[in-house]
Amino acid sequence: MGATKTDHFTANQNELAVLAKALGHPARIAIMEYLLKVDACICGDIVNELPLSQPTVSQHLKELKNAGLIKGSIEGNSICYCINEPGLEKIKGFFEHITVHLEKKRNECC
Amino acid sequence: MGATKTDHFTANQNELAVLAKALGHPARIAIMEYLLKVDACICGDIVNELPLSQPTVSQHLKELKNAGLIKGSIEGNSICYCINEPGLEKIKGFFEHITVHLEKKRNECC
DNA sequence: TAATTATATTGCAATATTACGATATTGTTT
DNA sequence: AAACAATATCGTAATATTGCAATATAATTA
Repeated sequence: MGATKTDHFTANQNELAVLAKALGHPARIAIMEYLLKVDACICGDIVNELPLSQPTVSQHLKELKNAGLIKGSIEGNSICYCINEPGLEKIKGFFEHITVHLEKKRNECC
Repeated sequence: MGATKTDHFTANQNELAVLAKALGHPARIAIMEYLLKVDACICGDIVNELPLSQPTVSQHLKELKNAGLIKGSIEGNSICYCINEPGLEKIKGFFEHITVHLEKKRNECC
């Protein structure tokens, strides 16, 4: 054992988990915040913004990209990363869904 | 190496990462969805809803509780779990923050 | 084309997560 | 009190993640 039993859950549950997991590291939260702070998408200098080595940052970027939270396009010598909205919408929808349900049920509970 | 370098990030970034990480497993997404689906908070039977053993479910519940996403109160023989709104608000706020920023910048980017 | 710059990949050690059987704990019933 | 029910904890094996030095790749400039 040790591996997540993804085949026992729905595709939607697995998708949401992948998105949430990708954000489950402070460096990756920091990357998202940085991409948001600078004007539009930015090429390079993410490494300089983080207290981690270049290979480590590259790995975190790859994970965010695999999860569908950012996208990167080659821009000459460097790569232009920016937030990928569809991925973001998906996970945002989950929280909105929860909030709507909770509002309906307010005060029925502990 | 191998441990996350939490001390190099802000408290806010670490908090958000902890919340997201807690949701980064399909079983824990399923637990949240189940708590939402049933009327208010429910005692017991979460184990029967999931394709995992009782100790494993108990462990996932503990992680959600530690992250502040659910709370549990002893209700006689069993335990009554329900969603903890403050934890949820925190992470929901992060996505709203991102969305607002993105709307301002629409079309400036790739 | 050689040096430079930007980013990715490989390989590996340290640590964390996932899952569950066995067992403990705690409240309830008989 | 003994048996039962619900949940938690312990111990441990399998697997995944984190981080970085070293190295590779690819575009740019001198």
